[in-house]
Amino acid sequence: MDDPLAHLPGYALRRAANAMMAAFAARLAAIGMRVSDASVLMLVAERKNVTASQIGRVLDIQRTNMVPILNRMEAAGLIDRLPLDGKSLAIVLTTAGIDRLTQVRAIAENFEAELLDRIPAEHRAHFVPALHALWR
Amino acid sequence: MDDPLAHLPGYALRRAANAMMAAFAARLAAIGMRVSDASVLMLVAERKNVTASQIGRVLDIQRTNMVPILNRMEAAGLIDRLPLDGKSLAIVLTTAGIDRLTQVRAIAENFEAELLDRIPAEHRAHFVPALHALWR
DNA sequence: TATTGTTATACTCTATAACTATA
DNA sequence: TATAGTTATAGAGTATAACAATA
Repeated sequence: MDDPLAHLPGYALRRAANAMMAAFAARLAAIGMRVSDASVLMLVAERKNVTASQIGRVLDIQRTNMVPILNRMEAAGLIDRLPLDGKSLAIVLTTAGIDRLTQVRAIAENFEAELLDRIPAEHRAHFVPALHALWR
Repeated sequence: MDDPLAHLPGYALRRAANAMMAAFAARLAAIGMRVSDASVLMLVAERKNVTASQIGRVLDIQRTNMVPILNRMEAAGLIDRLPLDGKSLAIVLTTAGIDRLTQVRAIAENFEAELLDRIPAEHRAHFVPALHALWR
């Protein structure tokens, strides 16, 4: 049965995002990672001495929900929590974290390239600018 | 802090979809509706004697997860479940369901128009085609 | 006084397994 | 034999409230 809601931009946005997320999650699951783990890993790699609260503000994850993510990554030996002062902790990658980052980047770059490739050429350059207009 | 992942199409897709969904859910909450309720309501209006399984296949909701949605809508007096044969049930709108549909459509049409309006004119016509390429 | 990290908790959405009855 | 509807349950993401300690 065809979908009578498919023409609605918001509905199509949700369906496309859900399909994309499921596919990306499946690829990350192959190396035991979740999407949130991967985004934290990539962000920490780009920001020296970033705190959990700062990560949460950038990725739109409440700091209370950062705790289980960082606990899981610390338990996996991917990150350390180092005191910056008496209150804040710097999240830094361990050697294992840097190795894992290499894997995550390979998966992500591959995935993003394939995603863009699926968009017909005449629409491709308009995609990210349109999304940014809705979000940033 | 600026977001070093913002340039990634998949990441931007997720962030835009999340922002859009939160805004749409907030508007529907004003009339006591959830996003899934609203999409079911609009689909049922377009398809005569549709079953729960068919709704699930179109909207990508497993039939097991259709049960609480339809229970909630039935308890709210928005739908009836009428036997089609000994096995299947037709989901049909009640009078209250038709009234609620009018409200939902007003909210949805307003929301979708505002969403499109936020996209710069030169990107607008490319948006839904690009999303369809990723999903359908 | 605002912020950081944390615990506890609840709600929504989604996923799997299993069962009954009917096409 | 495949499908419809359902129950029970578990996982994952997300939300609020509250607290101690520090800037």
